[in-house]
Amino acid sequence: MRLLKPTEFKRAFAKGKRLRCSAFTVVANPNELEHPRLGLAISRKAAARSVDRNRIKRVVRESFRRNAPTMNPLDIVVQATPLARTQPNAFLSRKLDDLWLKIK
RNA sequence: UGAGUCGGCUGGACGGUCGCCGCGCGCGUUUAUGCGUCUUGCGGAGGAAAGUCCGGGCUCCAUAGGACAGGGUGCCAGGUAACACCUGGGGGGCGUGAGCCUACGGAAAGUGCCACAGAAAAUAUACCGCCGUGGCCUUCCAGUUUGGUCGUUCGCGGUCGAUUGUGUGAGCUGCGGUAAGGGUGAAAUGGUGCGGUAAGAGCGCACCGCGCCGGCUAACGCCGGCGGCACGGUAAACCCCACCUGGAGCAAGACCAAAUAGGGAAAUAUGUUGCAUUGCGACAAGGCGUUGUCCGCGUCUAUUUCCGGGUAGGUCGCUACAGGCAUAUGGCGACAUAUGUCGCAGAUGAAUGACCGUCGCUCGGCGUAGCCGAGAACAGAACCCGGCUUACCGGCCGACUCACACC
RNA sequence: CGGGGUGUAGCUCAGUCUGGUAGAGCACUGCCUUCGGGAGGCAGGGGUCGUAGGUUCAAAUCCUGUCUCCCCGA
Repeated sequence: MRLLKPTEFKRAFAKGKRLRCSAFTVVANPNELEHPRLGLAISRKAAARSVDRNRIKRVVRESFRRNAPTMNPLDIVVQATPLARTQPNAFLSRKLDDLWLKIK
């Protein structure tokens, strides 16, 4: 379910397709498994405080968990932009739902 | 009632649905470690988890011991594993007070610095002033006068000069005395009073301050004796003195270990032949380098097995403790001791969450014992503890101070 | 986890070690020069020295706390 190793991240960044919105950048790359996998790349530049980084990660994981059963087997890496730090959870969830639709 | 000081506690509560991480039980699988998972039980961020400013545990490296350098600490005593922390006491400063702050050793070991102003800035000196004395010039006073002039009662008088002075005042100047006073500065060589003197001065005396010696004292300080005073500030300037101090950090460190490349060791290879085929034994043999030849040595190919280092990756370290709570005892206190009781996160591209409902808190509005809307801080463990510092919406409790009013 | 640096005028930087006057270039304002502009010349204005304390007679400078930004090693 999760991307864990540096090599997996490198492969996704090298070959994946990118989608953007105001709060997130998503990289998607097909994998050879039965299910999609999620990788989180929330940088210190986007959110300086660890509280904010943890909050964004939780929102992304929760949204991925709800949408994963309907998705194709892809390796997906989510990056956050500085805007994400200032927005409430509901706003971030809507943005993510839009992105999942675009990926399909 | 108002204003304030100090200390402590707390950091929303309950329920439902869907999830995440760890541990345990069960089940399946596996020789086992382990892996998977329907179900089920338990636990799952902080007072600062933060900053990383100190101290310690732990691990590895270094190390006979000592000294120097470097770094740190700096009133005294105690607490502690240790500390730059804490407690108690003292000195200094602030506040009416409760209280608060305090880098608080040494300036006669030495070196450096003290702008501007000021006479002089650390060596003592003397600008103005004050006093004594000599000279020059001059005022007033006193005297002398045979001078000029006016008046006259002819005795003399007034006035202007000249001249004399152990008389007197002012000015200029030389020499000497003085450090009281003035002025400059952040800082000027003890303070006040009386005596004293030509004027002054610890020159003398009283009190205060200061220094030295001795005794008591933890520091602070107290007591006694002696000394006219010898000592500007700065050590968060260099420095001196006393005490402390090896370095690195859990990415420490230990273990398992794929693929690829490379390192080391051994065996085998081709031909002929013997024994009873697989197999074992014997003999012979290649290229290159080492000047020609021979011997010897080195090197060149492939396969298999083994060994060691070790990358990716994984496991351990990893949470039980200088541990929390309660009671008792000792201590002014920090704290210590004893007994009982509790088990309290362990992730690693990194869990601790999302949504809904009810109640509580704060603010605003409607309007009133309710309804509606909004808000709820600082902030997220990464080996673990003890402190310090910094950030923070509010709430609760206790002790104390000041002002006003009433009894 | 460990280590280093930076903050001064609107901008880019000196000055800090060794305490006493805050300075340079560009930019800005006025005047001269030119038919006008630019360039040039002359004159001028402008700075809580990141912040809070302390040491000192005196602090941008020395000391301590704190904040921002940047960089390096494992």
